[in-house]
Amino acid sequence: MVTETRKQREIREREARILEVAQTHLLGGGYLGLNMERIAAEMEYSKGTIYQHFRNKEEILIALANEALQLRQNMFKRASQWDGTSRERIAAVGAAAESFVETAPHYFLVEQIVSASSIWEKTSTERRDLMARCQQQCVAIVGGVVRDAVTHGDLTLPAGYSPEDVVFGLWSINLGAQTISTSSDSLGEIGIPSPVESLRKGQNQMLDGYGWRQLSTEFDYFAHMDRVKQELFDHAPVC
Amino acid sequence: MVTETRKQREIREREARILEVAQTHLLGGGYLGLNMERIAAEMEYSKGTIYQHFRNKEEILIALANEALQLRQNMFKRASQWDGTSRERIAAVGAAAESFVETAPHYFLVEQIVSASSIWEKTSTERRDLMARCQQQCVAIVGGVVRDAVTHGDLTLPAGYSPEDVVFGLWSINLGAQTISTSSDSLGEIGIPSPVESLRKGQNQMLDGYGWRQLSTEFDYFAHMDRVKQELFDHAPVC
DNA sequence: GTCAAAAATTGACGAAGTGTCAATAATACA
DNA sequence: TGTATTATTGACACTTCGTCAATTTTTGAC
Repeated sequence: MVTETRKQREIREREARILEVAQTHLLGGGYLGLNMERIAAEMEYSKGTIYQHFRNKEEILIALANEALQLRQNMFKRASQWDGTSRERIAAVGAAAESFVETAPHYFLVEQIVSASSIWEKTSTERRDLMARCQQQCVAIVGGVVRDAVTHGDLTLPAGYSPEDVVFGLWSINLGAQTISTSSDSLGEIGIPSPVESLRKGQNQMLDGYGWRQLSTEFDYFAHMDRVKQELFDHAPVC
Repeated sequence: MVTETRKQREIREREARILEVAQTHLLGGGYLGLNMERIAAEMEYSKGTIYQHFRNKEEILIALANEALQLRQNMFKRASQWDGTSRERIAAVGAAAESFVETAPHYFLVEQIVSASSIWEKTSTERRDLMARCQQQCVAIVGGVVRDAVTHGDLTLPAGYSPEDVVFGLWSINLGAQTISTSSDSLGEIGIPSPVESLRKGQNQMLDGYGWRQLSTEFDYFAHMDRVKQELFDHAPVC
């Protein structure tokens, strides 16, 4: 029993190590930079052993993406529990999204690669389901804040609008802005010197459009978000 | 001279044909489905001939992405010239963005793949520059509409906001929404039955937040966008 | 401590794909 | 018609994926 446990622990640790190594390779050379042989060499194991952990390259990618989603979910949850008005809380989640990309850019890259390459056929259903569930929970967390806002009277949704419409809007603008930021390196020339700031502006205006109080004209959400980032994510590492 | 011209035309036509074939393969199997050998076989040429046109696989991807950007730019330009108020014009551009993904989903896929895989080192500077320029012009077109709105008094930007901030917001929300729509297939379960509608709602709210008149409470932009799509893009093919 | 059964590890191998290049075929033109 | 130029081919060297029989290590009974 004791040896059994030790064995299991070793396997789990090695698996984590594989993902760690894979991540650095992925950051260096994208999908093509990920190479089973090289991972094996760097870990001083042979290829076959790596394949004992992951059926194929794609499973490694999905596993990394799952880690990413898990981390984000934790960060969102924590931010959504911020002690303040509903609009402060939703802004806190925005700050969490910023922090996520800043502290774990590799995870964001992994998510992009996974969503772009059609690797789904090759992967197991369990991992796919796990991803879907994680994503669902992220939406639920943000949706909860929106519902709270409605309940407290901070936000009145127009007829025909659901809380999920608001969530989708925020999700879109954040994902889009982060995608643009990481993939285009000449934004300064176009007239967008600070994408993060522009994102915050857009987000503020959208929520103002919904009439979600306090409006950004009445409260400094920029300062608030900086504070959230510092208090929640700079000093206390999540997950 | 006559033969020379014929030769050149043949080369140009074959190049277009290669891209056409590549596109179908890409749609079927993503980046991994793209295969030089198979392209050659399908065209009844040998691999070497394909390599005479494109230095490598990545060049084909970039060429396709350039086509995509070119098409989008044309659609945006056309939409931005819609005869109506500034807010109707910006909504028309939104409609163009919708049409782009609907009529040319393969192009959107190509853009995603290109921005996710780090294939840039392998490609020529000319193609890269072409892409950057195209993107820049798209931003300029949308920025023009925003500036017109400011000039005509339909829109008053808050202090510290540039027209490009507005453009970036719209760009983000559109790219994000389209990325989510194509990559996640369980949106219905999450509570987002119609991503396109949710996107339009978010966009409307953001522009309302900026106070860009007429507000969406005073004008039916949904009907307007449908009309634009039909009149500009359904009947008359662009490019 | 010994030994056989079970489990883990290895790396040679087949398959598939990329990009190159000498050889060959087609074309242009004097 | 014959030679120079250009286009085309596919064999080749190389890389990587994923498999699997052979080998090594570990386990646990005695």
